[in-house]
Amino acid sequence: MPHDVPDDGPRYDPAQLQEKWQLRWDEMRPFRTNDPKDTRPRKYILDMFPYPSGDLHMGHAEAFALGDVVARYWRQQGFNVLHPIGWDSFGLPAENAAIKRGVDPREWTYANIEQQKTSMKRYGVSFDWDRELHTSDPEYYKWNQWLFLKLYEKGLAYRKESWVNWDPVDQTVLANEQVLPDGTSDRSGAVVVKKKLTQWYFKITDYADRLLDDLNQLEGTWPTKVLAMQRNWIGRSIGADVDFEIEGRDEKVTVFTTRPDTLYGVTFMVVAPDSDLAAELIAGAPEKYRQPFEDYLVQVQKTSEIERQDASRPKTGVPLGRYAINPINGEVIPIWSADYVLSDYGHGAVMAVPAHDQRDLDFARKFKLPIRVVVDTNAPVTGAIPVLPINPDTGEAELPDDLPALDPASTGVPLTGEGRLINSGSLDGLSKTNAIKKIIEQLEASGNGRAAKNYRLRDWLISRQRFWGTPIPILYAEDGSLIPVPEEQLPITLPPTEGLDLQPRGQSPLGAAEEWVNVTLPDGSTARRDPDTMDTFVDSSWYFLRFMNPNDATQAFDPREVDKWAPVDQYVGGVEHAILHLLYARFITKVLFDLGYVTFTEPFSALLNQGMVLSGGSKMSKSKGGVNLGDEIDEHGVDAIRLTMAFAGPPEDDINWEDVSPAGSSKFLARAGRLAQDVTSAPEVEWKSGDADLRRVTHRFLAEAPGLVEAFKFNVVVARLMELVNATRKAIDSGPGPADAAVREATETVALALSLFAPYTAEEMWETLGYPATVALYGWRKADPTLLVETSVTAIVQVNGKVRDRIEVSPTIDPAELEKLARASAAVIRSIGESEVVNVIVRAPRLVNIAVK
RNA sequence: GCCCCCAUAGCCCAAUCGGCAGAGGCAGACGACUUAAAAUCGUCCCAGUCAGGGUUCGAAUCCCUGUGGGGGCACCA
Repeated sequence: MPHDVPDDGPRYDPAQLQEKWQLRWDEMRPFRTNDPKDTRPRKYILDMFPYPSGDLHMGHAEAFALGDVVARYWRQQGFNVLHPIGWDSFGLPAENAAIKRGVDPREWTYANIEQQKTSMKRYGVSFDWDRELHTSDPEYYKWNQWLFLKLYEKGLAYRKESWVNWDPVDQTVLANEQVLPDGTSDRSGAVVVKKKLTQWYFKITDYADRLLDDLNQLEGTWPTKVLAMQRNWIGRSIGADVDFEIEGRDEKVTVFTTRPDTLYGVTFMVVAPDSDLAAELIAGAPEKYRQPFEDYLVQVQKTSEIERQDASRPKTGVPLGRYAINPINGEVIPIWSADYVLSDYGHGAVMAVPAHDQRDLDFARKFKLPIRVVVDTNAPVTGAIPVLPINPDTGEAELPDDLPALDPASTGVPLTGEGRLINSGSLDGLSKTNAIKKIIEQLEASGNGRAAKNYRLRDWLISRQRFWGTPIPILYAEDGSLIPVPEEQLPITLPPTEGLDLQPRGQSPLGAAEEWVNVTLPDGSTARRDPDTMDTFVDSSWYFLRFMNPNDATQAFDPREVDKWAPVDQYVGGVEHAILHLLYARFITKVLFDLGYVTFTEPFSALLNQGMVLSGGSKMSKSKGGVNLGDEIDEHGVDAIRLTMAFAGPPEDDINWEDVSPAGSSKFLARAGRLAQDVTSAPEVEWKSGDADLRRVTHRFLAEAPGLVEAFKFNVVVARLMELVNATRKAIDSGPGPADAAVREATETVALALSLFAPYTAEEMWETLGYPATVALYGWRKADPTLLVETSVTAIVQVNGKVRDRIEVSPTIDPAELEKLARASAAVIRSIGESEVVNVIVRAPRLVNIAVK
């Protein structure tokens, strides 16, 4: 849009600044970190690397703006800051886009990377571009394969059969997200069924305890929300394993329970229909039970995951015609099969205690199974249930006469609270906690059970039947045996896509690449490569280590460099990765620690989750339209967008783009830039000669800003910076004038502070002020303590907590003196009136509170 | 159903330890400059902190209850 050329001096022109300084920075490359003689202390600041699905969007703009504030801040504080960038460039969206366009995923991906890189450079983020990496380069994914082999050697990578969602029309595996709520495929509309496939898993459950317990180390430096989500996800349950003998079977069946205290209340057992155990039990069952079970199993496998997880769905199940024996009392109980029991949690079987568990109760009521109460939750238990009324005379808890009958069989509500054990033999009278302790002792003594833990966390399924990922470095010999590819033969690179049909067919397209998949072994026999590729979360689980030496062809990472820089001092990224990526990276770090490759057990010492940028109250997406980053930058300039991101509010809060004002930011930046143009003194000017009032404002800012940045209160720093700009403007226009040393000092401080948020404007100001580039490498100035001393403070005088007077006093005033002054105040005397003074609180020099009656 | 977070001017947001409710911005009003407008500069306006209770000399801040909003997990035995 053409503007009239102003005749009153240069205007703020962000596009021109961006062009000018981007060229200069590209020449200078000021953020390189590879100087071995650099003696500055080190910091590793990392932004979660982007997925090149298109150009950068508003979400990237926020994340990278905030991460860059942190990186630039520590550089300014005298640190050698490693701030690298790379691309998480394998994955489904690229493959799908390539299929749609009929091109190689490589073409599409690397074109997007080029586009994002150009945008990122314009965005002025202070990256060390020499360390750029792409996970889809063979030079990178070679080391995914190396990592896989390391896990395989340690027994942490294994193959097993598991149930997956299967679209019978498209002949493909579906992600859970692709299954619609009605249980049909979002592509073909066919009813999704379960299919058993053999897949590779990483044994993350071996690390469950450490992943959970080490979260305590991150307390205070990671958002509490993320810590809570990770704990929740790992989901450790403490309880016991109990062994039940089965009539007509040699082997016992073990169940896991968190309520071993209710063992006397067990009235039946339930096994997961899709478990091996169910298959085995039904095989030995009387004939008449078999067909109903088979029918039920078919029905269960047709049930979609979403439907199955609906806890309000009526319970279903069939009896197996088999019986178990309760080890504590010898009771014979029937065994049922029902899909509310999961085959992959615990042992795939539960002891049902309908009186004290909602699911068991629902099932028992539906199928008319006995319900036996073994915990009296009406009974007062010492220190546990304070809900009973206290008799004021005796001070004792009282059972009301009209206490409602709590019979789960009739109410449908199980008794899950605290209580005293009943109908439980030697456990009678014990509290829940004590009963659990005692029953475990008894079970251990008799060899029928033991204390046990279980986790919600499942092993990490890493196989993907897709092309655009890291090939799994495993061969299958003719006899079916498994041969890990020797390390020196890595990388196994992806074949060309010519002649390959990338359409998902439930089997990896790589399986059809005959030349690629068939291998002749040294002994002349043949083998086939595993045609699957790895989950791309494998790529991102260790990429922060590859930045140490991204071009090293001899090792995944140099342990000495890792020792220098890692772990990451500050990780910045979206909360959408609160569980998966962060959990996987933590897991792989612990594995590498155990293998002796790294010396730390947590990869990210501190974590900042920025919020989302919303438009019209909802998340922006391509389909919904919303705000386009390129358009915003064209209209307001990079600096205004970056500043808006920092100023909008606390970084972890979402930003409603309609609530903030990039135009206001732009106006402020122009106002700041004008200060530099107005300064008439030379850089050599003597600070001490400057206006004392303005100097005090400047130095208070110098003292406050670092703490605010470190507390991530970027919005407050910007507000303080606006104050400083306003004070400087005033000093120029109606104070000591543009030649005053304090005006230069203040303006230089503005440029230094602005370099964190608006690098282009800051750089231009710095040059206008007579300094060589780049402002980003100048240090922060220390506040002069003599300028921070207040000459007088306003003391507040309250009567009964209400402000009645203010008095100017010396900051070092004696408390007794301050009280005397306060009591002498006319307003105070009037306020006290006839009342009696009962207490006087003096907090010299700020406050006096006189309590009267 | 379980767990976590939030609520301060019309709007976005500040308020180290419990101590003057307001730093900054947006929007709005007025003024200066201008032939006029834009830009710029300046001045002003605005809530008693979601509701109720408690602790305290004193509560936006701590505790309890409720309401409203957001998020996570969920047939995990």
